[in-house]
Amino acid sequence: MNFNEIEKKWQNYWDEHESFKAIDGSNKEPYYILVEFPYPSGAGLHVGHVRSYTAQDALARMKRLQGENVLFPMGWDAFGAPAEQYAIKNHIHPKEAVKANIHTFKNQMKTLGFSFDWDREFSTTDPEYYKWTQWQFLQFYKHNMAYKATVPVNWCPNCKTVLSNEDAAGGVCERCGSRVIQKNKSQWMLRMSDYAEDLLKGLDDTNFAPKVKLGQINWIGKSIGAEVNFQVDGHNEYFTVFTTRCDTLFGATYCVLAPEHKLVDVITTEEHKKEVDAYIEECLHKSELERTENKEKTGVFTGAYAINPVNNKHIPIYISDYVLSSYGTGAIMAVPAHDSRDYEFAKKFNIPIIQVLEDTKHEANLDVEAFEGDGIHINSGFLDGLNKEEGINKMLEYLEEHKCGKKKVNYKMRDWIFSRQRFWGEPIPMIYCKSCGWVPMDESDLPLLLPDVAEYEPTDTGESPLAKITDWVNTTCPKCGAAATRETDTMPNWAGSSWYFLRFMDPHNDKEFASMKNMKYWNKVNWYNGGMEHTARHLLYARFWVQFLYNIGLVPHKEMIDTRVSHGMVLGSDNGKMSKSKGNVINPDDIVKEYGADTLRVYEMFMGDYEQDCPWSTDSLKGCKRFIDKVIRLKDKVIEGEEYSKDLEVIINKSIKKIEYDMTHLGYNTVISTLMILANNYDEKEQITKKDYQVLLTLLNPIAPHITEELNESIGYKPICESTWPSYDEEKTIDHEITIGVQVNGKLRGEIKITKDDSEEQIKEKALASENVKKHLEEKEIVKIIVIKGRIVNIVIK
RNA sequence: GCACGUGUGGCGGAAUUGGUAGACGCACUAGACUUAGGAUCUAGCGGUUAAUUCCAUGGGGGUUCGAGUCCCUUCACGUGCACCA
Repeated sequence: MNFNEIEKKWQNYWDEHESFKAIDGSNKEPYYILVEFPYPSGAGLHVGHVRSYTAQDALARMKRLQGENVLFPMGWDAFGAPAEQYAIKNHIHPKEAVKANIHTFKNQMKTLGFSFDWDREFSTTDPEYYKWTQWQFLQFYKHNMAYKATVPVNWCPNCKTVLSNEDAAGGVCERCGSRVIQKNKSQWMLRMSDYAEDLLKGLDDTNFAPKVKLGQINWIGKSIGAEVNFQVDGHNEYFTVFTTRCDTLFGATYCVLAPEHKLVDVITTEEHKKEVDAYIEECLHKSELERTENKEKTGVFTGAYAINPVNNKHIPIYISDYVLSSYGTGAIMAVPAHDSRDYEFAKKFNIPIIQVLEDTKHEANLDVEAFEGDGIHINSGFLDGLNKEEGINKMLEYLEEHKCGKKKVNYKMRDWIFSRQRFWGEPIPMIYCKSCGWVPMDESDLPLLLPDVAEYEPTDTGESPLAKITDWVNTTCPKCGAAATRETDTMPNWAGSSWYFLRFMDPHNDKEFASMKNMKYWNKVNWYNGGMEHTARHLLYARFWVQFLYNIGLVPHKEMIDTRVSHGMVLGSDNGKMSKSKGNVINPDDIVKEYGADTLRVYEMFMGDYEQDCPWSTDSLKGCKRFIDKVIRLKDKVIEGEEYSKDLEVIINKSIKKIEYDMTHLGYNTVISTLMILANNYDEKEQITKKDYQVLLTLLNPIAPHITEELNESIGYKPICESTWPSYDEEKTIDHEITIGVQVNGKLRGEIKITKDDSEEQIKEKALASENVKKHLEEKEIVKIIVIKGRIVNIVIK
């Protein structure tokens, strides 16, 4: 039997019969399974893709057999740096490179037999798609959710390009290894921080795995605290600090402003000016890396003093880069006795340290380190004797009463920097007019196409390559008709992937990004699978995007993704990440050619815990080939019969139940072991009925769809994909007779056979009669006998 | 540093609510059938012992009739965020 031929045959059958078409508005129950659509990179499909796609494919196939209307789509996330770099390197237009890569990916997916509904395929780079990404950007703009601001970005001086934070991890350019520098650039921003609280609350309406929710929560980074205003001595000025411990205000012995703080210039005294300016200059020249890698605190005194609002003490104001301008208010009150960073700084600059929390457990010695634990307030005036919570509440009352502070919630999450100085992204549909300022394009003029020229390499100026294409840049103002220029930055790669799952619900719509009718029918993404690396940012961006669309009435739910699961990576057989340089890459095409798609699929499901990383093993793969061969061989035992064999009835019913459960609980590896056990049971028999065989084939079909269809056809049944999933009878999942263990004082001393009708008394009798158990009971007093039905007997003796 | 995750045979990994630890598979050993086997079958396979004897789920302690599973503590590895006030 030639598996490659069989696979081709069934793949053609499914194509011709549109076996996996999802029907909008069907009476069947809708079920939407989504896998993260890939970057069609030049390297082709990775065995890691095969793992997650097979898992979701199996779920989709099972759900279809169970009578549900399954939406299981596939598309391409083809904008972004990798595609652009590939194009630059190979000197072809990214559009062409993407086209070729998509072709490769799609063919590979076809040979693996994934049951995608290919009618819904699109790429984020299709004008018909990015038209709507642009349209949605305009909605953000029109609802005052998009604005232009000058912010620091990561800039690689060698590659002459802006890098994302991910590409610039550790302050080093991922591609060339150069030091990344900070550059101020004018950028489009989305007001994502306005949604911080809603993004947090919305998690309650999802079924994300706890660790996924936690990732979202951490990223949003909510902290509840207070703002406190400090008057500057001798100035009619004050500054505000953010603190989570306003109750320690009596212990504040100095304040720190970030070097970028706008008050620095105003309050710095003449004799400190030189020093302060020098320090600020120094900070500006430091890269992000240098600013964080050197943990030794630096800073300078401004010469000015702040007035502590609770005791009117005058405390010095410093500037230091350990205070971040981007978090809170860019200014802090420092309580060196109870904060290790402030402690370090105070020690270095000889600033007094006042203890305001009692360290009853003597956890810290203030001569050496700060005490960061909890304690009762001391040296704190009206807070003395109170605990943390009482102290905070009392202090908040005081601050509000005296109008010098208030309760305040802060979030780490910032607004979304939405501009990229790249060619290969969605053009931002904004036009700059000298007299009207920024003007949005008319929606009717969308899509704003990327120009069709081959000038896509980075410029020396830090502008997008689009800036060089004057024909494209020069336009007229939609408002006044005067000469104007287009925005030349493009959108980040996260844009297109923030709403693609909505488009799959209505992919050919040319009137709207997706109709409300279709979105209401499909309801939500029931099951979304992706890599752990995307569970923080991509998911957050997508949720933000959806919540915004919901708020302007364009999608039916505030959360459009219900369950989110993530898979582990497939590692090389050396347990390291697969990479060309290590030579440990496995190409799925080679495996398909040599062992068949079904074997690869079975192996990838069987290889290990789905959520855990797992090394590749060709030996184990061969074991899966043997399993499939065994299933083929079982055909020789098949005799006529439309009933299950009596003695296989229980194992069959049990298997159906377990497989159904495991398939929906990420237990793919145990689905396979259940099937292996079932096949082994069949193998022990001389003969099995057609019905026995068919149920095995049907249960295995979602994971190994080709060979099971072929075998099923060969015994005269209609295709599995047109048939139904078997049901089980709960009654018949219980064995009549089972063997259980007998313990004496918790140690296993024997085994007994019991039937399901045995009473507790009968079980006790059998346990006491067991030979080895009797030996251990000699001359001992039985205290009690614990019988756990169907599990174990434990005899407690003295 | 903080947060989270993971530690079970030679290997990948099983073990609904605490209930026979090591399912299933790989690798390995011995044998059978074969011209041959990288096919198939049969038996074995955590360590230990005279012994269903004792020891074993990273280490130590605890709760329980009973702990891989719950609690405390400690170590190792992995991931994320990293001066977030």
